[in-house]
Parts: sequence; structure tokens; C-alpha cells
Amino acid sequence: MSTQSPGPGTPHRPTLGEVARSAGVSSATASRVVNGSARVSPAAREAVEAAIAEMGYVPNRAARSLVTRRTDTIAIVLSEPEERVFSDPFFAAMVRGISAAVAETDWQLVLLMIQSPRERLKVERYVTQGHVDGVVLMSLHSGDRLPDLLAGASIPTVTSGRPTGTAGFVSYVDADNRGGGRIAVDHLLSVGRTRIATVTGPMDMVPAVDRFDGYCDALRGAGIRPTKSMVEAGDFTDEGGERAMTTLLRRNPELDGVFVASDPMAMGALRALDKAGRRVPEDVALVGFDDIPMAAYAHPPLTTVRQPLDQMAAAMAELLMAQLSDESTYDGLDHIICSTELVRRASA
Amino acid sequence: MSTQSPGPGTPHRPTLGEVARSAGVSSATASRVVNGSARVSPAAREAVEAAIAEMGYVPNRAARSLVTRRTDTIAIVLSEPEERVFSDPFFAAMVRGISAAVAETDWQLVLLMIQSPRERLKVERYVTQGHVDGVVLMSLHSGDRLPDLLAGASIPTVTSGRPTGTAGFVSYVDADNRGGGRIAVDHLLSVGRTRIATVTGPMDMVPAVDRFDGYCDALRGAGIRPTKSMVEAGDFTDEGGERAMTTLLRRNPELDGVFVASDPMAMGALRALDKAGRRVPEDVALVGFDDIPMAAYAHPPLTTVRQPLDQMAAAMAELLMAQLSDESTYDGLDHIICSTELVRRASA
DNA sequence: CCCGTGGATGGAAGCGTTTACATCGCGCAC
DNA sequence: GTGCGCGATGTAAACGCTTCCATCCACGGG
Repeated sequence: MSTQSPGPGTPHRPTLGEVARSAGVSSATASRVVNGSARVSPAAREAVEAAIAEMGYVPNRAARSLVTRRTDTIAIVLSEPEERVFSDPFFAAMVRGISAAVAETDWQLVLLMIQSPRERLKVERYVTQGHVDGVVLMSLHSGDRLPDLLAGASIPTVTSGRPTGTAGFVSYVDADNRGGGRIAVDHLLSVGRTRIATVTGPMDMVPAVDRFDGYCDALRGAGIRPTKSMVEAGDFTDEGGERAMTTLLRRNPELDGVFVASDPMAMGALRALDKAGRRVPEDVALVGFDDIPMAAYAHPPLTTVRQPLDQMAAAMAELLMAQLSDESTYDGLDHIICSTELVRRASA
Repeated sequence: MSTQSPGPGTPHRPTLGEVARSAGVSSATASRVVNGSARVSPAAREAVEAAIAEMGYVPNRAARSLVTRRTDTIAIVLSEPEERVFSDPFFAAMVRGISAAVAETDWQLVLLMIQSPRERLKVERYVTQGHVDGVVLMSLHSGDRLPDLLAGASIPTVTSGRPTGTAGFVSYVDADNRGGGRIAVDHLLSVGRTRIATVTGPMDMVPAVDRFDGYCDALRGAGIRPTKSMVEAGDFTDEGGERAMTTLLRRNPELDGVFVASDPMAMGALRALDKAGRRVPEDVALVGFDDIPMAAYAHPPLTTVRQPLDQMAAAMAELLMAQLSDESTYDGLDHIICSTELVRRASA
């Protein structure tokens, strides 16, 4: 705090070489003590450490990664507007889980958000040009080039959710979205509903499609033919859910059940139903997806499909770490599918 | 997508030199076209661009920053557990604002979270060792070394909120927290309350202290002596607010007004009051702080103090950009204080 | 007393860029 | 027909670090 900055202007950061000279050793030795690695005599170590402290030496990462070809950092990229990132507990849970796993390691975690085409470009550059050693991709949309770019640059990658397209030779962790959709609708059927609509997610996202497929599966399994008019897409947000539910209600006044493909949308749907004077679950039974914390406090409490977010986050971290440490030898292509379960509450 | 990866294993990324050779120019010229900078003949430019495309060249950032001494990235560091980062709209708003400002520039924004001492160390290293050109510090706690470390390394920095300690020669943007506390309590007084308690934030954070000082100011201005038993600290979270309010109520059954130093805490306080059977505002009038979106939907809707978050975020971005572009010449030390305003709703 | 052994150390070659600085033509004014 | 200026290009020196390899030294066994 005292001797560190030799005046204003450009404060000249000391280099390893200078530290070494001041300690009376070679830069090779200095480097060895900085990296705590090779065997160094106690005397030399001490001298170097003293010099480091006195001169306020800080290693230059650029120089180091230039030769080591590592940065010791991994990125989570969130392809999603900040409003959803910060409002949908799904992201919070994933980031928490990954962050917890990474915290114990020496990796530094950074979050990158993509909210516009321009930012997408910047992030693509950022991750491919060597700022990070590995990346976790969240919330993929179809047509996202990131998986291919990263694969092309052979940068270890794990995606949250099955990536689209054929090129996607990428490890991923996913929930059994299709199965989840199925059990949700099966439940609706089991409580006697037959005119079951669905609010889907944005159909350029795989989980949205999968959940919708599950909806169709269940319906067909019960001998019911899914119809277009009973399907309306939302955008995984509260407002989107309200809008979609309103549309559905207008188009199908007779519906008696609805599967809403995410809890935030379900909250919106609940509002729409309330405004339309429908009672839940008496008039319309509703099942959501995600089991966000708020689901238990909704009016009525939400019956919903839970995906094991913590487990999924941990799995992603583990998969990435495996790729990162195995380096060249690793050619595993792991796909982990976590099963979902129905959480019964009052809404259906 | 086809010719890019010359096989498995280590796919050998081409270097600038190789590109140059393939294009029949020197690496200097190649560098010039990559950087779009100096004057290059159309022929050369074209040749280089073709080679780049064909070989799938991607610049190596480490090498580049080693010589340019820039990384073109800036960090937002959040010294806060992820649960608060993702649940308190304050952070969402700040990140949104800064992100929006940065999006138009060529800077890449990264988010760093600090949730444990170990992560603190890692982040300290990360930002001082040259991964970033500038940083925005959010949610400072007293004793945080980051401001000093960054100043010592002469890395442009802006903090959200006045930093503690004397060493803090740092630009910052803050709300007029003290003034905000004052108008909140003045309002409580103006509606006839005299036994006014307060739930503060964690007292190792400057805004918490400032808001509390404002509370005292207003009380003293009205000839009332603040007492210890009317003060209880929360942690800026919902649950903390509920806990603190409960304590306050137990200790001072006679209280008729309360200033809660953040809206999330106010939501919790509302719950505590409800459980204790106190009507708001009839029995106890309550004023919050922040004006989060949910404040308008609380029961009853929250009277609260609004700080201009968007404006503050924009100011922080601007301050940082100023330091970043002026480089050596910049020695401004800007302190921007944004004024707060009372938003009257039903709770007081 | 000499040699082998092994640990500590130093020399120096890169890692992939950028960027002075020098060089090279070429056209134009004289 | 020279010389000059200027734009395009190349040469090579950094940037700060890691690491291979060689060297050196002390010590113990033959």
C-alpha cells in the first residue's frame, strides 16, 4: 500500500525479470517460485518472495497464457435478455450450481450475456480468441453458431439442453423434457380433463419443442388428437404466459385443462384465468414446469414438473471439468438426461 | 465449417505468420489488414482476407494483449451471494443499464461474482493480472480490498456507492441515501407517526449507514431522539426484513411507523406485520427504499424511495469509459450523487 | 581420490502479435 | 533526366513469461 506505485502516470509494473534480478536469481528460478512448482532452494525462494512483496510484482497473464496456452477461466454464456436472466429462477439455479462447483477449483468463472446480435458477435469472438479455456452454453436457440464455433476451435464445451442441428457434437445435460410434458398432461388426464390446451415456450428452443412433444404423446396415448387451436406459444416469461393463455381462452372457451411449459408463464396464465373468471382448478386445471420457488406460493399453489436443477448444474460442471483436465485424450461425448417428477399441489 | 479443423487432437490454429505466407505478404501487412488500420493495397488486403477465410484464422488474444496492453474487456464485479444478485432487482437494473451502455461500444462485458473468501481472492487476481481493462465494483462492503488493489494497479474503476476507507480515490456513483432516508422518515412524521423504528441494511455497507443517518437526521429534526431499541439490522433480503421487523415489534409493541432500508426487506416486514396482526398503514405506516417493480404490487402497495437506477448505471458506464479512453491524461475523480424521490403509495 | 548422481540454477528459445523503422518503387516537378 | 516525396511493404525488435536443456555443485560410494 506504500511502495507499490512509483508515482503517477504509467506506474511501470515490475516484470519477472526485474524481480529476479533484484533477488539475485535468474528469471527461470523466479518463475519457478511464482508457480510454486519445481524444486527451489529455500534461500532462493525466500529472496524471490521478498522481492515480489517489495516491488509489488503482479504476473502478466497475457504473457503467461501466450506460452501455457491456458487462461484458467471458463465462461457461462447466457443467450438471453437480461430481464429473463435475472427474473427466471432457472438461470439463478444453474449459475448457482455451476458456480458452486467451480468455486472449489482454481478456475475463474465469468458470465457473458448475449442480448443483441451485436453482442452475439462480440461474445463469439471473445470465447474463440482465447479468453477462456472452456464454456457452458445456456439457453440455446436454434441457429446459434456458438456450439459449432467452439467445436471448430476445439474448446471444451457443455451445453444446457440438447443442441439443435447435426453439427452438435457437444456434451450436454438436459432434463427429460418430453417425459416431463408427458407426465404433466397424464396428470391432467388422470383428474378427468379432456380438453387440454398448452402454452409452449418459444419453438426455436429445443426444450420447448420437447415439452410440446410430451404433451402430444400423452394426448395421443389417451386417444385424443392434438389440435392447433389448443396450442399457443409463449416466450417463457410471465407476460408471455398471460398473453398466450388469454388467446387460448378466447379460441377455446371450453378448455378444462392446460399445460404451461414453464412456471413463470404459468404465473401469467393464472392471472389470465383469473381475469377471465375461471377458477383453478375447478374450471381449468393447470400444470406448470420447473417448480420455481414461487410456484408453492401462487394462488393456487402450482402443480408443476420439477427438474433437478442442482443436479443438472453439477453435472454440467463435472462434464466440463472432465474435458478440461483430460485435454487431448478426452473424446467423450456425454449426454446426461435428468429425469423429471410431478409435484402435486392445488392447481391440478 | 469444412476446411477448418485439420483433424482431431490438437487442431493447430494457424498463426498470423502462416496466413501471411500463404497470402504472399509479410506478417506486418497481414496484421494491418486484420486490424483494419493502416493503409494496405486492395490487392494485398484481398489476398490476406482470402487466406484468413480459407485457413480459418483466429487471432490470438494473449499475444495481442501482450503487446498492446489492452484486453478490450471490462468487468462488473458483484460482491454478493448469487441469491441476492439474482433476486434483488437492484442488481438486475444496474447490470442492465451498464450492459446497455457497453453494448454500443467495442468493449466486452464480463460479470464476476464473489460469494466466498476464496472467490474473492480469485477475482482479485483476475482483475489485477490483466484480464480486464476496467472494472465496475458493485455492492462494496467495508474492508473490501478491491478498490485499493485496483487503484494500486492503476486500473480504471468505478464503484457503485461511496467506497469506505480513506484510500478510496476512486470515481463513484451513488444515490443520495442519506437524503432518501430523511425524506422517508419525514413522510412518516408528516402523516402523524412519532414512534418510528427502522430496519437497516447490513451496517458494513455504506448505503445502509447513510440511510440510517438520514433516519436519525429526520427524527432529530422533529425533536425526537433516536433510540437503539428502535433500530434493527437486516441484510437487504426478504427474510432478513421479516426477521428484523419481528424483533422490532416484540421490542417495541407501541411503534406506529417504520422505515425499511430496502424494498425486498420491506416485503418481508410486511409479512411480519401481517402475522403480528398489525394493519398497514392504519396501525403501522411503512416506507421502503428502492422502488423495485414488485413494490407497486405489494399488499398494500409500498410507499418507497426511488433511486434513479438507470441513470446511475449510465453514469457509471460513462465514468468508466471516460477513464478508459483518456488513458494517461485522465485524473478526474468524479463523484456523482443522484437524488432520490418519494413514491407515495398506500403503505404510508 | 575420482566419478556418478541428482537437485538447484541459469541460458536462451520460443509463444503470436504489433509496430517502429528502413526499404522500395513510382510518379511528378524541376 | 535527376531527385524527391510518399504510400505500400518488409524486417526485426520487443511484449513478459515458461520451460527445455545444459551446467554446476555437493555429496557419497567405490
